[in-house]
Amino acid sequence: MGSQMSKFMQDNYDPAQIEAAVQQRWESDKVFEVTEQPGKEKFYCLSMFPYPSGKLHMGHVRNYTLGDVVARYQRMQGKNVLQPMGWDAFGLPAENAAVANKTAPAKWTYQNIDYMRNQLKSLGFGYDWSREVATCRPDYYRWEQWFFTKLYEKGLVYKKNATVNWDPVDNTVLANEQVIDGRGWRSGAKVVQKEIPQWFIKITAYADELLDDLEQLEGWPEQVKTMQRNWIGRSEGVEIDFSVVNHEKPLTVYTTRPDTLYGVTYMAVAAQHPLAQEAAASNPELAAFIESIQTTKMAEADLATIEKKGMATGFHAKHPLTGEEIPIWVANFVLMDYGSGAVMAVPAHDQRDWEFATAYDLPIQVVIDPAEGEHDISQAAITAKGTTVNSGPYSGMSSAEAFDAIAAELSQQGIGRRQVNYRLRDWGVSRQRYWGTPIPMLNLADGSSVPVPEDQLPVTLPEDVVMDGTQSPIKADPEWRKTTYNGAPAEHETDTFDTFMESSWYYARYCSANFHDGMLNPEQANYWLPVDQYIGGIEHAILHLLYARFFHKLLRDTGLVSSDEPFKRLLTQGMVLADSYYREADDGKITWYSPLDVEIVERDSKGQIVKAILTTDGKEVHYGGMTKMSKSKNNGIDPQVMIDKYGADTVRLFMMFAAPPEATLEWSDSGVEGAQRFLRRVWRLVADYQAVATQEHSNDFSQLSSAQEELRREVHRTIEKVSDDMGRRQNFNTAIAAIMELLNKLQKASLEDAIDRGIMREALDAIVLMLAPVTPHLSETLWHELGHDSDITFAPWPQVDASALVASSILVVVQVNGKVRGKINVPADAEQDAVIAAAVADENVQRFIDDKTIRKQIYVPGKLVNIVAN
RNA sequence: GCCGAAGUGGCGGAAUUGGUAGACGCAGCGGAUUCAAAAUCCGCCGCUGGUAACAGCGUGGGGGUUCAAGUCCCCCCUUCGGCACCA
Repeated sequence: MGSQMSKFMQDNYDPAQIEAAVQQRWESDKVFEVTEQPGKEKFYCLSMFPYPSGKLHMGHVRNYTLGDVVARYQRMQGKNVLQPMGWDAFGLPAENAAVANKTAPAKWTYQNIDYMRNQLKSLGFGYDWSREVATCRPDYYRWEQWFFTKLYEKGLVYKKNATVNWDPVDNTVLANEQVIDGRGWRSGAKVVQKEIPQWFIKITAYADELLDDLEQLEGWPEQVKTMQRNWIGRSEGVEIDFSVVNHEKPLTVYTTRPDTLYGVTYMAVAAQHPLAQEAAASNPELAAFIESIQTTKMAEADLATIEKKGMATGFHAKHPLTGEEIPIWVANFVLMDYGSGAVMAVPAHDQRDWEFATAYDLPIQVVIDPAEGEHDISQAAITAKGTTVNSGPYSGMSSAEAFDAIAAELSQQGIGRRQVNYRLRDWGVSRQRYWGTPIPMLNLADGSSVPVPEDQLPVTLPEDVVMDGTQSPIKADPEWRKTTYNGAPAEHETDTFDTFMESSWYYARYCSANFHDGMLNPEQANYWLPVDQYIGGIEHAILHLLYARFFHKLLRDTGLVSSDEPFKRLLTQGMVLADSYYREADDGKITWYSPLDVEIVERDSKGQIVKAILTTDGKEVHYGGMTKMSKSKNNGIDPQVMIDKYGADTVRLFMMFAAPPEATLEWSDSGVEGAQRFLRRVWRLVADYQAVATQEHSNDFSQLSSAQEELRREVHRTIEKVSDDMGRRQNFNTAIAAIMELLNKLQKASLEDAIDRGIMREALDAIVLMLAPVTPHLSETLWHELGHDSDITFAPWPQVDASALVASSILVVVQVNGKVRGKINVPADAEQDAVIAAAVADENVQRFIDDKTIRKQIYVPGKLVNIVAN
C-alpha cells in the first residue's frame, strides 16, 4: 500500500498548478453533469443565482462555497447531486451602467456573465453548466410570459391603479432606492406620488396556504418562518360600514378591535380616497393640503416614522351603534393601496391614533379598562385588552365577549361582517423599466386588455438599444408597441415584469433547462424537486422566498409540479465585512481607501490598529472599523486577487472556517494566511508519511498501546464530529477546527512500527476525504498521491469504527456548590456511588467540604458531580 | 416605527439537550533553527492576586428561576437584516 513519494510531493504546495490541472479534468470529464437516475437517491443543492453586476464579490464566494461544500458532501454520501448555476440577469443596475457607459444593457450583461462564469470555474465550484440559464434570454422569459397568460385565464391576474414615485423633471418612475430625501437621485426634483394602472397577481388568494404550509418546512430556520408569518399577518376582525352624512356611499373600514367601537372619535382616509377628493374639489385649502402630503415616499419605513399630518374633510360619519356624528379626516399615514384606504380611529386604545388625536386636539374616549396595571391616558394609549366601559349595552364585558357581541349586532343590522384579513397585499408586477420581461398583454382600442395569444409568444425585448437615461427604449419607440389583435390595431404593453418574477421559478427551470416544448418538463421537474438544500442571503428571508413559494403553488396548480413547497431545507448566510480606511480633506470630504492599498504600521499592546499608511503615497490613513464590504466604503476585497494570490482552496477554507454560516464574516488577511498555513501542513504531513509509505503496515488494531489507542480514538471521534457538523449541523467552522485538532495530534504521532503506520494511513485517508468538500483540488491531488485511483468527488465518506470510540476511563468534573473544585478519572463503567465516593475523596474537594454538612449530591452520569454543602 | 436576529479574551469564534466558559485559528510574547531574514518547529497567552499550588472575578447592562445559567424567564442598551420598485 502507498506509492513511492513522487517528485511532485517533494515540492511545496503549489495551488495554482494543482487547481488548474484538477479543474481541467473536471471540465473535460464533465464530472458534474447529471441526469435523472430513478432508483438512486437524488439531492438538489441550490445557491441563489447572482445578479451579473460585473464581477463576483465576497458574498457570492461565501454563498457558493457553502453550496459547493454541501453538494460535494452529499455526493460523497452516494447521492445523485444536481448543482446548477445561472444568472438573474434583468434589473436596474444594467440600465444605470448603460447610461453611464453608453452601452446597451444586454451587451453589458452578457459581458459580465462571461467574466463571472470564469470566476466561478476558477473557484472550483462543481456546477452542471449544461443547465445554465440567463433570465434575460427569450428562451427563458417566454415561459414566464406564457405562465402569466395562464394565470390571467385563471383569474389570478388583474389590473388596478397603484402609486409610484414620479420624478416630474425626468418624467420617469423611480425605485424606492432612487428616491433620496424625497428627491430624484439624478434630477434632484421633488418626487411626487402618482397613480398609474398596473398589473397584480393575487398572492392573497394563497395567503392561507402560504401561512399553513410553513409548518411543513422543518428544514427552515425558525426566524425566517416567523418573519414570513408576520409578513402574511393573518388577522380576524370585522369589516364595518359607516354611513356618511349627506352622502350615498358608506365608508367601509376593517378593524381587529370591534370591542373598542364605542371609542371611535374620528375617521381617517387616504389622500386619494374618493371622499377626500370630493371634499377637496370645493375646498382649496384641503386640496392644497392633499397635494402637500403626496410627496411622502410610499415605503412603510418612511410612513411609520413621518410626522403625522391631517386635515378635516368636513364630512361626518355616523357611528353605527350610537348614531353620533364623527368627523372624517384626511391623514398622510393612511394609504389608498392598503385595505379600503380608510380607518376608524380609536385614540384611547391605539398609539398612532392617540398621537394624531393629541396633535389635533381630537377627543379621546376610554372604552377599555385594562386587566392589570395603572394607565394614564394623557401619556399614552391603552393598547391592552380588558373589560369594556362606556360602551352602552356592551359595557362590562371582556374584550373577547364584546368582540363577539358587537360583531353579531353589526352583522344582524347588515352593516358589518366578520372577516379574515391579511397584511399581505397582492403582488404588483408592473415596472415602467426597459430591462425586464415585457408583460405579455395587449391594450385594445376600447381600453380593455387581453393576453398575447400563445402562438405569438415570446414578446421579445429588443437588445440593441440606446439608453438616454430617462425613458425606456420600448416606451420611447412608437413602433415597438404597434400590433394587431384579431385584425384590429392593438398595442403591446410597454411595462416589464418585476425581476422577482424571474427569480421565482428559476430553481424549477434548471431541472429541464433545455426543454423547448414547455415551461418545465414535469417528469424531470418531479424527479429533482423539491430543492433539498437552498442557500442564500438572509436579506431574501421574506420577499424572494415568499414569491418563490407562491409560484411553486401556482406551478403545482397548473399541473407542472407535484410538490407543495419548493425548498426543503434553507440555509441563510450572513454578510461579509472588511476593515475600512479613510482620509478627511480640509473641507470635510471623506475619501475611502481599499484595504489592499493600506499597510498597518502600528498596533497598540492590545493589537488594535493605531497607525496605517497608504502604500501608494506612504501617508497616514484613519481606521474606519469593520463594516460591510461595499462600493461606498471602497472596502470590497476582490475575490480574484485572493484566488490569484492564495488559490481557490485557501479562499474557500478561510470562508468556511472564519465564522458559522449564518453569522457575519469578517475578512482578515492574516486569517487567510492561517488557512493557507494549515493546507501546507496537510501537504507536508502527507509528504512525510510518503517517506515511510513503502514500509510494512498493519491494520490489526486489536492490540494497541495506550498512545495508539488514544490516537485512533481521536481519528474516529473526529470523523464522527465532522460528519455531524457537515451533515446535520452545517457548522463547517467547527468541522474544520476538529480536523485541525486531529492534524496537530498526527504531527506528533510516531511512525515507528507497522501499527503506527497503519493508523497514520487510516487517519490521512480520513483527513483528505473530510477536507474534500472544502478544498477539493488539494484533496483530489493528495488522494491520488496516497495511491487511490478512484475519483475523490465520488469517494465514499469515511465511516466511524464504533469500537475505536470506546474508552476505559472517563473524566468527571467535581463541583462544590456549583464551583469546579476537582477533576477525577473513573472507570467508564463506574456506578454512581463509586463516582461520588471518589469525588468526595478528592483532596481539593475535601478542603471545601470538611467543615460543612453535605446537603445534596447531584451526579450527571459520565460528566459531573455537584456536592451541595454548607 | 414595526418584524427578525446578534452581543463571549487584544481579534474571529467554540461550548450541539441547563452540567469544566474560552476548542480551533489570528495577533502578541519567549525560545529553537539561520550569517541574517523569511518560512518552519517548540512553549506561553481571559482579568486580578500569588514563586507556585491555588483563590477571587468574568459571557452587553439590571433583575429572576435552579444544586448548577453564555444557554431559561422579565426589563433595558447597542449593532445588524427586512419593510413590498435594490437584488
